[in-house]
Amino acid sequence: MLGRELVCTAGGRRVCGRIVEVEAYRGDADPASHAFRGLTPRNRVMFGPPGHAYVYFTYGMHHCVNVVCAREGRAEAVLIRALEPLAGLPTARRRRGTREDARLMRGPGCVAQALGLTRAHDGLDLVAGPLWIADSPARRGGRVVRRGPRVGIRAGLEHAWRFWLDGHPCVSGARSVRATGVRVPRSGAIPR
DNA sequence: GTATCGATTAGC
DNA sequence: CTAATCGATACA
Repeated sequence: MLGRELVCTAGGRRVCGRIVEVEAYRGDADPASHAFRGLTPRNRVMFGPPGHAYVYFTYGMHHCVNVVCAREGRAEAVLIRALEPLAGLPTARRRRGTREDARLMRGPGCVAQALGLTRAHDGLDLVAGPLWIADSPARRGGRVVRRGPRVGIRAGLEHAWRFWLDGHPCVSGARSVRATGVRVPRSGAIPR
């Protein structure tokens, strides 16, 4: 998913960004996952079929966007943590109210705000739209993929399930953790 | 029923 | 470092 384009036409405006940072959440095997304690009205989309958007509301003010990845019944999803703005910049700037373009879509709350996504978009089919991942080769700009612990969680810190494009200016991360991580080999399975 | 805490962010 | 701000969750 890293390096591909995420496109959103919700709200009548087209906004597009390159995926530069993600985190994996592994359902009932993962104490950091919203699905760890089973199915609830909030997380039900995570338990549904893959290729759908799980959009949740948190901290009383932010939304975050996930791509549901595993077969129905297995609540695995990938959180979109940061995008490199590619299109729809005026719309994204207006929604975000920020002046610095590198920060338009840096951080999961910022991504949802820039794309105009809320709980109303929870469960969107990523084939039908209005949100989808462009079917194009992943362009990583020559950057290597790094991985490290996920951000903003208390349990599950032993898993290096955060992935990002090394050195990319649009990668988020709570303060000091932005650059920590190890290189992901080009071949071979990702270890757990 | 009340208390606590977020897969966060912006500002000081 | 803290406030913001409310739904989900834990617990009496």
